[in-house]
Amino acid sequence: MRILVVEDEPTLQAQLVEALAAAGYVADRAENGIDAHFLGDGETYDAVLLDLGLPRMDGITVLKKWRAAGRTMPVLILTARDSWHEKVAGIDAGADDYLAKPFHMAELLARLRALIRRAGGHASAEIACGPLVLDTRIGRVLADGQTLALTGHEFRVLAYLMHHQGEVISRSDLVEHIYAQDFDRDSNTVEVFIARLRKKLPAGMIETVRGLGYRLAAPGGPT
Amino acid sequence: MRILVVEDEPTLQAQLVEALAAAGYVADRAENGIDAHFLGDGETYDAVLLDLGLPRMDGITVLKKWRAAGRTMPVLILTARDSWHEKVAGIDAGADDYLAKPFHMAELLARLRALIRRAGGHASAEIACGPLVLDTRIGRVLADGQTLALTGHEFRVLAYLMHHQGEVISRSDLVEHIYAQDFDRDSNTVEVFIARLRKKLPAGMIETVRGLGYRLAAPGGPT
DNA sequence: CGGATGATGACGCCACGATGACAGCCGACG
DNA sequence: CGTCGGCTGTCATCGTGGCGTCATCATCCG
Repeated sequence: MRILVVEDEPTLQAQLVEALAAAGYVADRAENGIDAHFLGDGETYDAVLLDLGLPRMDGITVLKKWRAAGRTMPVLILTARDSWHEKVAGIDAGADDYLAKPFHMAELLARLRALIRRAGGHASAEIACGPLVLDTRIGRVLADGQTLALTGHEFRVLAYLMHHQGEVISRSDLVEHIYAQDFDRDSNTVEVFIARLRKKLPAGMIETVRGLGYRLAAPGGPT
Repeated sequence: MRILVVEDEPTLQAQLVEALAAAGYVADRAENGIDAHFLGDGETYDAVLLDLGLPRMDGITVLKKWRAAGRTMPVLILTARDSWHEKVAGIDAGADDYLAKPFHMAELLARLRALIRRAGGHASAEIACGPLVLDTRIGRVLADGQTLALTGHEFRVLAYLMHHQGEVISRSDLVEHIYAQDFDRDSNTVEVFIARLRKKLPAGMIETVRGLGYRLAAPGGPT
């Protein structure tokens, strides 16, 4: 999962990015409204953390522009305590959730998980697929009750597939959701990670759809 | 564990810091409300001892400001005997416990242990993790019933890990909770102490999570 | 049968972490 | 007041895991 963090205060930004990394996400950063708008418009994110008080372009404006351009990724707004009018404005502008500063990192992560989960149409914090269970709260995948020992990128690939199980996911989709901003797309890294995952997973879970991409499904399960 | 001591009377402050050091804690000091507020807001403490009668800013005010800013560390208020109204005000302001002067150092330490324990969600004064048992009352760690001969810093590292067993603890977390205020963070001391601890502990208890930190867990324990 | 697409084993780089050695500091003790 | 020994922080070195690349092999389809 790839997150855009829009926050002009460097300390908080660093804390956010670190916490996201610890939770298994990849994060891009923006320090001002212009950059934020550009990234959110051009790149692909699974969610956005958006501070409202930004240099160069206000957060609300950025959000409105994204929505007007048809961008639908979940947006979680961060702002100062007690500014309920900002909350109203944010929700009017198309925010999906709202968190007042100061907040606990754990709460932010919980809300973020909920947003991403809902965007994928999942109700529970645990996403299952055949023998696999992804526990989004602790960032682990269990296969038949056993924790899988996955590296960071392996986990991200698998988590993305599990969030979109049954769908065919193209290589470029995976690259966009797994790597931060600047990454050389001309390589076969995705194939390599799929291969590494297959070795660690029960056989037959990752299906190849020739010419299109991959699909995760329980063997013998829903097509 | 790192404690903030807010006390303007020099003799008592020195006694407190000394007693804390003997119990295995590291302490920062503040002599007035302004400094206290600044430290408690910017640094990371596992608990605060807060005298109420302070120069420059009243203790209650300091506490209220911390709470309003989202700081949740346990605070133990110290004040003169029989001023029950201060006790009420302190608890309203978000204090976790209250101790009237004069007090016995042993009682203060006991209450402090209880606060820190509860903040970590532990019920008992003894915290176990596999073959290890941390007795917070006497500041010792037993491995299979044998007392481990640990130096001050080794003990602090291990105690912090035991209080947060199962969680991944980053290097910066450890530094913040083990060293007093001013410490050069650009060094590999943490790695060194982890290595020294590993030599004294049963094998496999401290797990390295690459890029994130360390995790303490009983081998073969909770997945 | 041949071309294209994907799979996979092997390799090597790089950064992070582990660890042994050492030297400064400080307190204990004579 | 001097010496000794135990803690600690620093450094240099070594080991290793993660990851991207490549070459080769398998497979599918026209």
